[in-house]
Order: sequence, then C-alpha cells, then structure tokens
Amino acid sequence: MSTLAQIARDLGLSKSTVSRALRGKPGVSEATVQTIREAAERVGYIPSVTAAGLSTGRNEAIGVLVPSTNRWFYTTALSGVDRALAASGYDVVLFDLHYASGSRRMFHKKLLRRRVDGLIVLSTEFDEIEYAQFATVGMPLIAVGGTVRRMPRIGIDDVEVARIATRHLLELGHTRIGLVGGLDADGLNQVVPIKRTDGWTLELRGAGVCIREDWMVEGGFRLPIAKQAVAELLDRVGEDRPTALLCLSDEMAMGAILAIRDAGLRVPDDISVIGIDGHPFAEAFGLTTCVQDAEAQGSLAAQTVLAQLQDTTHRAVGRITPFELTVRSSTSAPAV
Amino acid sequence: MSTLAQIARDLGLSKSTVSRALRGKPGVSEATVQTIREAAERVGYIPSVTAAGLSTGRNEAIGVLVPSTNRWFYTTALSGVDRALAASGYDVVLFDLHYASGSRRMFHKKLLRRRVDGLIVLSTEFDEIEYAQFATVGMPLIAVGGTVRRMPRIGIDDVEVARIATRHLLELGHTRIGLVGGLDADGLNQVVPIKRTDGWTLELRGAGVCIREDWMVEGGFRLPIAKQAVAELLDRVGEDRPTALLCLSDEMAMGAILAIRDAGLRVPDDISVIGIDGHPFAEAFGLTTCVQDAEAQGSLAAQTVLAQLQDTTHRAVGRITPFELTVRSSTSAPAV
DNA sequence: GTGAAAGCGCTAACAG
DNA sequence: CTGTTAGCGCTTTCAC
Repeated sequence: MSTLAQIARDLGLSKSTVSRALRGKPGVSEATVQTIREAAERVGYIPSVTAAGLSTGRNEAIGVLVPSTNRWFYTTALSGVDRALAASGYDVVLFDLHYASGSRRMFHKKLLRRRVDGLIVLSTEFDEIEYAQFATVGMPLIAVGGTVRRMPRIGIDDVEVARIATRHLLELGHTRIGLVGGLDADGLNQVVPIKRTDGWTLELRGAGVCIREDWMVEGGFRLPIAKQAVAELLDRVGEDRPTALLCLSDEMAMGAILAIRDAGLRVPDDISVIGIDGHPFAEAFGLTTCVQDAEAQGSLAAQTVLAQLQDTTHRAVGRITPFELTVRSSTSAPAV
Repeated sequence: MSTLAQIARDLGLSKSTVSRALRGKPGVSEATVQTIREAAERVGYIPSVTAAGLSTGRNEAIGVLVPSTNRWFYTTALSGVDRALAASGYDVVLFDLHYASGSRRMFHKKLLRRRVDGLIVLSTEFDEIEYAQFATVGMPLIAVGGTVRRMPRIGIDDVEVARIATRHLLELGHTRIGLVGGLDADGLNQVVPIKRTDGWTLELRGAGVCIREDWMVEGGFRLPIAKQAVAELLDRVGEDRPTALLCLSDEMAMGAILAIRDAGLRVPDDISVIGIDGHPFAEAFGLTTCVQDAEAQGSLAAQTVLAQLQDTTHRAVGRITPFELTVRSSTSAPAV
C-alpha cells in the first residue's frame, strides 16, 4: 500500500509534484510526469479517496436511498444510477430502508457522515422531521420515481399513465372496467398508487363510465397479493364481472392474469388485462402495458446530481420522463 | 457542519476529551461526558467517517460486488448483506459489474481506493489477472452464491439441489425428463449452471434413466428466454415429449409453465415442472421448487466479514447453506 | 481526568 | 516547473 509520500521520496521529488502529475494537472514537465507515472505504476499506487476527500471535501461517491432492493423499479433505477456514476468514476453508497423498518430512524445520521457528495432518493416518502434533516444536509438531492415533496423529481406522470392505460380499454369498447390497485403492501411510496388511481377515476368519469366499487381490489403492488385479490374478486362477483382490469403495476397485472386463468377464464377473451411499468416479464405474459424506462430515469438523476456537483450554481431540475403504451395480447375488444 | 474541534473550543475542552467522550472511551468524568454529549446533540454534531477512517484505517464500509442488480438472487442477497451491515453501523458501497461489461476492467482500482474495509462478492467469476489483483487487496473477502475459486464461499450445494429436484420427479414416476438449463444468457456465473446440470445428469444416471439430448434446452436463466426455448421444444418434439421438466432456476420454470400453457397443454397433467431457487413469484405459479434463502446467505456473509474485521486472526470460512424442497401443484405423477 | 502534539494521505495556496 | 507549508477532521500516544 504505497502512498504519495512514498513514491515522492523514492523519486526525490515533492508530494505536490507527484500529486499534480498523477492527476494530470498542468505545471509539471513532460519528463517528470513520465517518470512519476511509471513509478506509480510500478509500485501499484492507488490514491486513497478518503484522504483526498478530506482535503477537497469531495468523496467521489453519492448515496442512493432505496425503500427496498426487492422490486423491479428500484433495482432497475439503481442500475441506471450506478452506470452513469461509474462512468464518472463515482461510487455508489447504498442506503436500503428495508421497507421503512427500524433502520429508518438512523438513516440521516449515516447520510450526514460526509461520506457522499450527493443523494438520490428512489420514491421514498418522509415525515416532517426527516425533511428538516434533509434541509441541513446541504448536498445535491434528487428524487426518482414516486413524488417526494420539496425535492426535484424525475419520473413519469403517474396520473397520465393511468389515464392512457384506461383510455386504451375504453377505446377497445370496454365499459365494465375493474381496478387492481390499492396501496403498496409494504408501505412503500403512496403517491404513486394514489396518482394512478386518480388517473383511472378521471378517465372513467370523463368517459361517463360507471365506477363499480365492488370491482376495485387491493393488489398491494405485488404479484402474489394481486393474484389472490383477483381470485377473490372473480369468486365474489360471479357472472357479473368486469370485462377488463386496469392493474396499477405490471407485477399486479401478471398476478391478475394468473388468477383469471386459474379461474378457468381466458385473457383477453373473457377479461382484458392492462398493466403499468414495463416489467421484464411482461412480454412473456403477453401483457399490454405502459412502458417506462426506469434505468434511464436513474441515469438521468445521476447526471443531474453530477452536474450540480460540477457547477454549484446549477439548480437541480426535475423532469417528467416518457412512457409508451405497448399493446400485446392481453387486451382486446370485449366479447359481445 | 460542526466539527469536533468546534465543539471542543465552545466547551473550552480539548479535542481528545471530546473525542473520547463521544465514543464512550474510558478516562473521562461522568460530568464532562454529559456536558459534551449535550453540546454535540445541540449542534447536531455528526462525526466524519472519512476523517476518522483516515486516522484509524477503518472506513466502516464494505463493498459488495454484484454482477447485476436485475436478478432475484443478487438483489435478495444484497438486501441481506445490507441488513446485517446496517445493524453494525457499516455502510455498503455497491460495485455493479453490469453483466461484466466494460466497467469490469476498472473494478479493482475502485475497490482499492481504500474506501471499504472488506468485500463481499456475489457469484462472479474472475480471470487470472483479477485474482492476482484480489490477492493484493489484503482485505477480508467472501463469496456468496456461485463458487468463486480461491475464496471462501457461502451458498447451497448446487449439485445436490439439482439431484434432489430430479429425484422428486423420479420418485413421482417420471422417466421422460427434460432439462431447461444452459448457461446464463448474460454471461453471469457459469459454475452454478454447470453444477446444477451435473446434479441432473448424476441423478438420472444413478436411476438408470435415459438422458434425451433433444429434451435439453437453453433457458439462459431468464424467464423470457426459457419460455421461448420450451415453446420451441414442444413444437419440435410433438407427441414425443417429456412428461417432466427440470428447470435450473425458478425464473426459467415460470417461463416453462407459460410456454406449456400457451401450447395448450396443462401443468402438471401433461408436463410436470420443477424449479430451483425459491423466487417470490414461485408460489403464485404453484411451482414446486427447492427453496434457498438468499437473504440469509447475504447476512451470513456480512457477519463473517465483520467478524474478520474485529479479530484479524479470524480466518473466513465458507459454508454450505440449506435449501428445502417445497412441493406445490406443478408436479405430479405422469399420466398413464 | 485532561491536554498537547503528532500523524493518517492527500490537496492547495504560496513561494521560489 | 517544483518545493514548502498548511491544513482537512479525527484518533492516539504521551505527558501533566
């Protein structure tokens, strides 16, 4: 574990010269730069980020706050964040809230240990105290996915995406439309479910289509729960069932499809199913869905934070990212 | 952002006293400890890990090397690692190889920046050069999941798990058994697929059951690929098809089930399907599988690394973790 | 019990 | 172009 001082001594140079040379700073002759580079290479010198960070105040690391690492959106966005950050030589420090469990109370302490230069928050909600803590952090902050109050945010328009999905069903001629939604079973972001539900409501109202409360079930944003909920729905309503189901996430939509098939019904002949997200398994299910690019959102967030780090005057700005309706075989016109 | 020096000055004490008090070290009077604690609390003092790390040589962070954040096993193990680490106040810095893409060449440089005190490797393979680099790292190392040569490893017995799964099919009376396996489509760990395939081969040989090469397909360890592969298999073999399929991962097993149903066949009546892993969606598919606890493996790895950090003489030791055959509705005796 | 001083490995003025 | 001198914020002997 050789140090700067070490190789400076060996070469009979000063630490500053070696430091400058190794970082490609101007003011060192071509020749010495060569010598230094070689020496560094030879001894396998690798600078200590922490030491450098202490003196510059930059850690070359940014934190990513995730509610859980067990969900498609978070891990995919995380992947995008990492990709963009790695390209700039930054490390990512992961803060996993584990479904908002006890570790929660401590998270700000860890964040403030000055280990990271910025923070990316993946759709997590905070209480007033936590917001106050954020205010004192004083580092670039940005949210991805679910809205987080008082923070610039990158993500799709959750109301609109649900409207588009609902509209697709309406345009196919459906008027008996159920909803698989509800809040996240693990208590993750609540804004997303609410907004998507709003989109559904607005669109149906706009079309003058009746909203049947008994066709609304709670899928918990997870496949197994949604499957169970839809199974119960079908059981309960008998022949008086919806001809289409809007599922507020693809995971739930896949659960719905499994339940429908298990009930001896066919998709889309008996019931059309549409999802939201663009889960990697969606295509195999023939699922019609609105595809969003979580990885790109993560990358964009990372770039935004990086930009703020470069130029302190640069204010972070949120962004509404696109999604695309992808029609597959899970939706069709209702049977007559 | 108050510092130790700051609060020492305010109190008219020395930095050392404040440092000792805040870390609960002996040699400070009860009274001053109180005073200091309060002052620290009041100004919202939070120590800088990097500064502390510079002087102690410990960063209170450990690195986790993942091949990808888009697969069940990795994210689940990662979750376990984080949980155990967080409990000890350690941070996790994530090194995502992104399917062994270009970032790969740089990974050791980042690892060696002295940012982390130890490293947990989630089933990733390395070449000779990379191994040499690891050797120079000189920090606690442990692998989770797929075997990594020259490193203690925590994970299930991949040969055995495939034998058990195969045996389940044999015991049900199947003799026409196909395999959905092949290497990972993203070039991730190759040891796992190979070992599991070995288990399958050994078990069938032992039972004197014929291995039909034309019933072996490459599922790439991913649902969509497996679905496609099984669809082609069924198409190709017509009536001369297997009565059971061993899938080397649950993702592939779910793909197989989707393909079988799409072909108009029934699970398990026409074809039984068994998987390996214990994916959270498995139950909704009624999938019989061998369940392993990825989260526990991650936690165990973290604890092992932590133990080594505490006691330098403590040698890391790998461990074979358990799995359990969970029978559901995707397997039954073959039709007569 | 408490303080002074040195040092962790690096960067950043400021001289020369 | 290169070296000197201070720190960055904390821990850790070693005195008092």
